[in-house]
Amino acid sequence: MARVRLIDVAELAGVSMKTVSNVVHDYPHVAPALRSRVQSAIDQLGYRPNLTARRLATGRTGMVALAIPEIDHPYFSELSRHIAEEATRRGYRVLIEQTLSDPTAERAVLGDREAGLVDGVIFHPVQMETLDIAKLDAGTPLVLLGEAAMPVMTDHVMIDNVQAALDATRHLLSSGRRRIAFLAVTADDITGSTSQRLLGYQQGLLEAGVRLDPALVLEATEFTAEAGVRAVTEAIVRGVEFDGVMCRDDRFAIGALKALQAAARSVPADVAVVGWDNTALASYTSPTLTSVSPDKAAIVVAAFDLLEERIAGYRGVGRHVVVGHSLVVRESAPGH
Amino acid sequence: MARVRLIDVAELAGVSMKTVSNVVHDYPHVAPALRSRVQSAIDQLGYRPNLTARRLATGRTGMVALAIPEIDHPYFSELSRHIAEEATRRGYRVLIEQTLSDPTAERAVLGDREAGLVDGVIFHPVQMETLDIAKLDAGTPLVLLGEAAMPVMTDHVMIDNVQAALDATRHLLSSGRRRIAFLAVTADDITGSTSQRLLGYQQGLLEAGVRLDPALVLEATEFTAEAGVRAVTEAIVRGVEFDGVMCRDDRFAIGALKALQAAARSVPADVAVVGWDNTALASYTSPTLTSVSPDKAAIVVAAFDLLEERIAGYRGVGRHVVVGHSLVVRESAPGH
DNA sequence: CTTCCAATGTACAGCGCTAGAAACTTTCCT
DNA sequence: AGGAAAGTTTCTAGCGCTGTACATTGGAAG
Repeated sequence: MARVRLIDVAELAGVSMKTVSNVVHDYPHVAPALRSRVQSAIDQLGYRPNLTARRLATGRTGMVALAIPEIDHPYFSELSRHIAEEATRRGYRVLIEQTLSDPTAERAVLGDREAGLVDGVIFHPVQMETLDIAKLDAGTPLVLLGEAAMPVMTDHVMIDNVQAALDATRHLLSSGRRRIAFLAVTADDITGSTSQRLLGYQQGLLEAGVRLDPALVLEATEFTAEAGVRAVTEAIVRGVEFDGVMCRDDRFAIGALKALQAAARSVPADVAVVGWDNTALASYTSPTLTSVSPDKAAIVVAAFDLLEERIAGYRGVGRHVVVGHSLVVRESAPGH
Repeated sequence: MARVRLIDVAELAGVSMKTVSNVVHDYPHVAPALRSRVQSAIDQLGYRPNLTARRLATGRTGMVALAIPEIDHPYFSELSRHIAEEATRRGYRVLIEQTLSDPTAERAVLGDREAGLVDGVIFHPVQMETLDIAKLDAGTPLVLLGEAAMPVMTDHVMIDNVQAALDATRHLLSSGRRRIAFLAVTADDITGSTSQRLLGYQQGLLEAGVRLDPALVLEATEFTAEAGVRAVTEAIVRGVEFDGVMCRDDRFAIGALKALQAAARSVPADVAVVGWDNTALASYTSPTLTSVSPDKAAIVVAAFDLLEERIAGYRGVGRHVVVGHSLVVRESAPGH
């Protein structure tokens, strides 16, 4: 069966296309009798407006692209859920663009790929830097997430990573920990998130009068739980002593828990562990994980607010919105 | 700046729109000199084809919708990743449709929502039943995932749940377990997955000559780790004895591990635990989780194969493809 | 020196819908 | 009753691109 078009309905109902369109759009000035006649023609034919055609005519697509490195990373999948729900609430659909942290894919997000396809893009870059983005930004409304890049003209939503790391470090210090490891820095991490978290960690130690020990800043090969296990295990083998671990994300924290368990160190009695992102994983572990919790719902709302202003025509300089965070205290690093 | 259109490029290059279009599409019969002249006009103007317009003209959207209950459920987020990668490989983009297991949202997926928007839909229903889907299917190519529904005319990809549950049960039996609990049935579960897994479990016990004990089929209020904790804890409190737990998904298995740990039962020494889905969670727990592993990559490939045949015009009866599964053995239920 | 054909380029009619202007009706007021 | 205002419906020009039908050209073949 061929698709039913507006004009088919119009012919059946004996009216013009515009009148059918008015009925479809609930335009107020349609006589009740006509309205019901048109409506029954719509029902009879099973008419569904062709959204692509509507888009071409209106110029609005009703879609936003969400470009993230990995859809199955717990943080991003939870963020995606918020995005999907907020998008539905605001009448958008979500196109997923998985970059896998690949520079080419990231560039493509901003380049030709979204031409006329979406009304806006929410993008969490990993590899692209500020200048790259500024150069490629093609005019499609864009909101950046995370800390990797912040071009002057582009809107941006983030949490205060330094402050959050400071909060977490103070929490560990306040429970009496003094030898706190940082898990972990990686060689190719240019995102800036890690260095900000490291900064907050160092700041916390300094303000408590604790000497910084480079041996406590662990190195990992990649962002996985397994790499976290290896980093902590090696530190233990090397004889590094520590009574707390501040992790840059929950998966590292899970690695830390595993490594400590394997080394027969008790958590939190011997070593306290703090994660980051407060993903569902944090409540799945035993002991459950104390974790820095970025306000994901607020991130998403702020991102959509900025995006919709851009879509509505705002052309000014980039706004940089900092949303809240908290520390969710669980078993791995209880209060003192 | 207004968008650059095909006709703008054509005017600058002094050729027809169609010639520009031919250059854009790498149509072979364009003279090299002309081609480079057009190309430089494209570059000079920064022309990007408007995909919406192309869609309207060609009738193909290059998009598929993925309709799943929860994007942040580990199984679905891992599945989504496979979908996103396979879609990229085949030249599609993915529109995410989160149903939250809501019947209205599920109905909307098949009804008006995707009209002309996507070339096909990959849908994992939870609430909709066979007849519902058959009634609403509007002609957009559709592939169903999971066990909830299988209308005669609709393509469908699944694993052999009964066999997989049988495999898992045999594994537990072969390591000497005889009192194996099933975690869990829920009141409102109409998906059929659970009952098939339960069937395989029972079949495994019967063929080993183990008497079925209804007390071992636990009940949970919902599909969460917490509900799993409660179900297992209550069983222990009721004095139900068991030395194995066969879980319908990994999150229940995590609940089981937590409940057993709280009750000072050792895993796997006292109780062996098998999960289902083999999500990343299975390697995050301690002990790590033995888990039934549906071949997610194969599911996705099969789904796209079927979908593309439908897109290409196949109109026959539904094909029902069963893809492989395996049991990934880890610490929670080691081999004998 | 025609004839034919392949290679190359152009013209233009849609794809299905929207939205503003124009046309026609009815209602209301004086 | 006359006319303006308000309400209702039609007409139609696009939105930007594609694909078909057709025009043109330069050789190769007969």
